[in-house]
Amino acid sequence: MNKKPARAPGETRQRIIEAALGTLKQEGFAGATSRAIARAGGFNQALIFYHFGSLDSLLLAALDHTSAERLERYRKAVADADTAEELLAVMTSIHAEDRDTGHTTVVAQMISGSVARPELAPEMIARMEPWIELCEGALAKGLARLGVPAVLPLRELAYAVVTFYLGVNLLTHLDEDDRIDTLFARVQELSPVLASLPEAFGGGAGP
Amino acid sequence: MNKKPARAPGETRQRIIEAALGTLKQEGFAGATSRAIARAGGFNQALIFYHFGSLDSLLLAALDHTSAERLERYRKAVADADTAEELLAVMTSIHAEDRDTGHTTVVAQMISGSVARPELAPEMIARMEPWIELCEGALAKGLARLGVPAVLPLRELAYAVVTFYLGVNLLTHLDEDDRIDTLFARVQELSPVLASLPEAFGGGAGP
Amino acid sequence: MNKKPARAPGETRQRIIEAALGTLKQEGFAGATSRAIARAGGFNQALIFYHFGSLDSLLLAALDHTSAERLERYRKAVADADTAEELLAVMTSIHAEDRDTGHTTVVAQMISGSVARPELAPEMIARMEPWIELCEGALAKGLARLGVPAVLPLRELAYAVVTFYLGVNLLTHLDEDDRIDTLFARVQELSPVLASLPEAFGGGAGP
Amino acid sequence: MNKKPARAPGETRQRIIEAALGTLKQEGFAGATSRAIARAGGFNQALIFYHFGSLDSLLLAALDHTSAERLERYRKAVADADTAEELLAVMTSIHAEDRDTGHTTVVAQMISGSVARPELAPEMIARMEPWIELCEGALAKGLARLGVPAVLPLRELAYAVVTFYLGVNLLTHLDEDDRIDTLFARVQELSPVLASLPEAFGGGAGP
DNA sequence: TATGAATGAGTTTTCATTCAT
DNA sequence: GATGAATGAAAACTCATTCAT
Repeated sequence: MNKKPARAPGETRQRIIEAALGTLKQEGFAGATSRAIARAGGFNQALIFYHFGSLDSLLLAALDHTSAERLERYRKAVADADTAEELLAVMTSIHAEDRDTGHTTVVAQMISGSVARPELAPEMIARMEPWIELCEGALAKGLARLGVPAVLPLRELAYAVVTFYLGVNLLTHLDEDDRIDTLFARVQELSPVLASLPEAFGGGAGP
Repeated sequence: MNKKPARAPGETRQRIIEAALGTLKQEGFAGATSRAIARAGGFNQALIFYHFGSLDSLLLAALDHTSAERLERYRKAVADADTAEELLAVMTSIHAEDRDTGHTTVVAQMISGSVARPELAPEMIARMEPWIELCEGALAKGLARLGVPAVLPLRELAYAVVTFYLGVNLLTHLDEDDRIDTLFARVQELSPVLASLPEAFGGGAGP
Repeated sequence: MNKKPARAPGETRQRIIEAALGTLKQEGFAGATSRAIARAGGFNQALIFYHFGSLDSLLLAALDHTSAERLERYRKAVADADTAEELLAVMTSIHAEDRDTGHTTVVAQMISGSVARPELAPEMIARMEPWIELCEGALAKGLARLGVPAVLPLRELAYAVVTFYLGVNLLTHLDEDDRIDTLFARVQELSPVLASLPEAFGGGAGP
Repeated sequence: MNKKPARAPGETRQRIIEAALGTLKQEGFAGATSRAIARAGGFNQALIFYHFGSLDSLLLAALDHTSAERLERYRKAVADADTAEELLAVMTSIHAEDRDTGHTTVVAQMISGSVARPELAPEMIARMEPWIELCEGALAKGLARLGVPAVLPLRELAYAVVTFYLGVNLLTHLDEDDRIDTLFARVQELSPVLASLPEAFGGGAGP
């Protein structure tokens, strides 16, 4: 005689996480209140605390949820790409998708929100690490393919790339003229130049 | 019943703006409430509304305040720098200062806050413009000095630089290992390389 | 952290409505603030918004609450009264009660408050309608009993009566000398005159 | 070297009173705050307290201002009207004007506001008196003209008329269909009937 | 699991009023 | 006379969170 027709275990958690992500995307960190999330998902506010203990925990869980998914795809893309050109192409398309799904906004909002909620800061730092590593790997592979001697400080370069990526995320919602899209397009136009670089470095590299 | 015995005109406005900036830096956008700002500045909450009409207006006024000051200094630096190397050096030091004074955090917080408060979005877009222009000018000057042919899409490049800068600002408060500082340092190390570029381009530019 | 150990469902809503009515009576529309109501009822301010969403909604709900009850009784009185005299007598006594319970003040305050809060105006207009109808019916019945030919504009007459009634309500709280009571008493004294009217009209009416 | 070009004495008082009346009409009692009035009149809030000491005093002064003017005109109309018909006609037209200028709203708002602000109650009672007296005089004159024997309780009748008038005022702003206008028109249509009454009473009255 | 009810402290903003100039 | 600045209290409403059921 229960009204709600019994849910699969974990299903509710999932619903809550998705509502949290949706709210984070549309209302930002400051607008991602427990009420707003519950309203977005059509469930009771108290469920958030029952399942996650606190708003912060839910927010982190939601971030982890998208991030895990995205990270996996980026990793695969890096592994599959054979040339620097391909790498660039795949990255561009994944980013476009991330932007459209709002993933980018979620990341930027959580990071900026960690100023207001210092408890989140260490969590965010930890969550950045795998991305930096992924990026470092991609850079190593891409530069090797291009025949660039392995003398560059890859780790720092990776950090710079992630930093730029966060800037992109932060601007996404302001980006009326799709200037960031243009940016990516421009970089892709350079692909032929990149492709010709190995010669410039006087000899093939790669396996 | 004003206890405080008369102030110089504009002084209170200034006090409020400074309190707003301080709060924005330390508590972030979500923490920059009228109460928090009044507490930080040691004045009555109602003063914010008396002088600025709304929290949003105050926040924008505060942003304008720092930005005007910073923009001026960056402009001067760009104008004064004779070589690309110098330009880089000055930029690095100004950024270090901005980071220390918290200006960078203010900018990033206001932009990310504009997701939660959409009315702010157009204001932020407008406020980015002079920075993009400044950057475009600096790039034009720097690249000319380096003898790079003027074929690059400067405007887009400038947008990319500003984007990166925002990423930097966003990360500032998380940057436990001063990795961003390291980044800047590394770029500066490249100065000699840059200096040698004009030759590479086969012909002198600059004086 | 609810200290109060669970209440019957709807009970709290009821408590809030009663507190709202009490405050409306004693403090008027301008004094019926959420705080004042909460104080009067001894409950948390936030409960008002939890149960009714907004102050206006609560105020309307409160008005509906009294009105429904009163309307029912007036209707019954009209239906039960056999002569114009009886009708008058019953109306007088119900009004006396309404005045003592403060219902009259509530109505007048809500109507006058709808100047300051224009959103309330259409609600008030809608809520007047059943009263006008009731009044029209009573007039039709009463005049028929008196043998008055059915040529009078009953609808307009009903509106006039309701208007007068609102004037009465508005003055209730100022009515130091019970002049309105005297008014009703005087009208009742005229009953014998009314009773003799049918003859004046030259013949019986009614079945 | 004062910016404001020196005003005639009393002029400012007048401006404030007019602003208060305007606000009372459009925003109602609850909306007639010192800020709203100052905004409406384009002067400094503090002026209200300088000239009137308190909001309440200003509101009463404003009420007195319109009332004095209106009372004078009604008195004149009563004095000038020779027949009951004329009296009715003049009353109708003055009321139409009062409604259009908003005077009626001011009166109703002040009375209903005196629930929230009990200090105003005795003031309002006192201010009703001359109207009741005027009404009593008009009734005496009108009924005499009609040849009605002077046995009716005129004072009470006058109170009833004023009460009805307040109901009218209260409803003015809700009166979408101009039903009150229709009411007045209907009463005027009855004039010929009234004119024939003296005969009915079997003997001449009047001059 | 889930929820409706409840709460104290918070939010932005406005209140009437005062006072030095 | 007039004003800009200031203030404590209060306005409506929302916050994250808790708890009995």
